[in-house]
Amino acid sequence: MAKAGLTEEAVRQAAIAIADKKGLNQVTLKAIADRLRIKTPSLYTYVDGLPGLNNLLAVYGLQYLRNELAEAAVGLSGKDAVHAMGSAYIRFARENPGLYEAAQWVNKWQDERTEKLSNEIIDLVGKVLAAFPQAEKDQTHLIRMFRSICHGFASLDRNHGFGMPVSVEESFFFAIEMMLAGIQSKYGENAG
Amino acid sequence: MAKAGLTEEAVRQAAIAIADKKGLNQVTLKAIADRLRIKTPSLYTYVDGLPGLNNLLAVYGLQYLRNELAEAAVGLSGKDAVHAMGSAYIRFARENPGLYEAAQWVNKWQDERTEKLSNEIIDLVGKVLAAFPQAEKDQTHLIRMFRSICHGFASLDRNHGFGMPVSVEESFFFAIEMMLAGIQSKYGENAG
DNA sequence: TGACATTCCTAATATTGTTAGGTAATATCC
DNA sequence: GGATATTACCTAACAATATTAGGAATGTCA
Repeated sequence: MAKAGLTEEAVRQAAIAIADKKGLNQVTLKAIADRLRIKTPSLYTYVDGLPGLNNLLAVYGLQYLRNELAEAAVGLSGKDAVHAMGSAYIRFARENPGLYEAAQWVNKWQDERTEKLSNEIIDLVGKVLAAFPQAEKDQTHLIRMFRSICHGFASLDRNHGFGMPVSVEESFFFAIEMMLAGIQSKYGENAG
Repeated sequence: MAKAGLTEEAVRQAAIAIADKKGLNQVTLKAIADRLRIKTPSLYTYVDGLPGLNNLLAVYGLQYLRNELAEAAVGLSGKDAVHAMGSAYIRFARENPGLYEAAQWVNKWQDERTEKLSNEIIDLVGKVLAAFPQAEKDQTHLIRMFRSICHGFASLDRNHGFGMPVSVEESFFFAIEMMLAGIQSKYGENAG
């Protein structure tokens, strides 16, 4: 019996490929094993069962998302940075649907890593929004608003919730613009 | 063997109870059957397997949500109507977590009924937002923005995505306020 | 009472996840 | 280079759930 020479990385990639193509609920140990040409129990060498696999995907997805968001805002500030980060978020969810779905399950597989990554993402968002004037008590509100818009668009888009023949990217840009315009009208025009 | 005298309604309610208490992925035919004191195969009298059950929940959830949204806006207009509808949305998702989750699966169990209900909800949202001045081309953008905020807040809230000790209701109110302020700053102050 | 439909059941099968333990290939140590 | 330990993968077996087939008990109505 020749050895396949697998790694946790290979298992993860197989899982992601299935998740992106057929949805996260189609990611079964059987499907992964078939794809890797091994038997199901062999996967337990690399992954702690199905829960462990899901946790793996959640952590990887959050890392990936955090890196994309951080990269998107490099060298930008004000409105540009906010738009760039938002666009990166939507793009990530669209290009990695399975991974994005897995990353949403953080609550279910909560451990230190996912909590830490979530906080890092919130910090990133907080930084690009800090350029706008705001009452201190509104800072959390604003971060939550931005995250909700991003996640809401990504989620509805992924679930085919947008039926009208209008560009989702344009709608998203509009939403960010309205959000920033609202802030500026509340706190003054010399912002961003 | 005494007959239980069940109905589709009873099966649905059992499924909802489990979904709300333990999450939608815990809604198995086995769990429902146990709760109703019958055997699993007996459920096939009322429901077309697990896919049929999920479809049932999605339809029921959308109907429920549509009714709540319609009721919330009765007798109100302008900003009040928008806030009321948004609050009703968040409240629905919080008080009926399992049903809300099921309603999000519309895409997976898409049939005429779910499509019709989705459109009805979008129409309701469109009506309360129509009171605000806007370019015709921005109407879809605005409806999408509102839906994304509602769904984003509801979803992150449900997944324990909001860790800060700040009221989610206040954050949501803030978000709607900023959205409306953004519109008004773009299209004029004599709105709402 | 007897034909019939309905409701619920048992029995059987398929799929998936999981554990236990074995075998063969590979790496390590003298 | 050979003994030994580790590793990678396997088969076997079992549990849980979904589903289908078909049977028995219950209720309805002429």
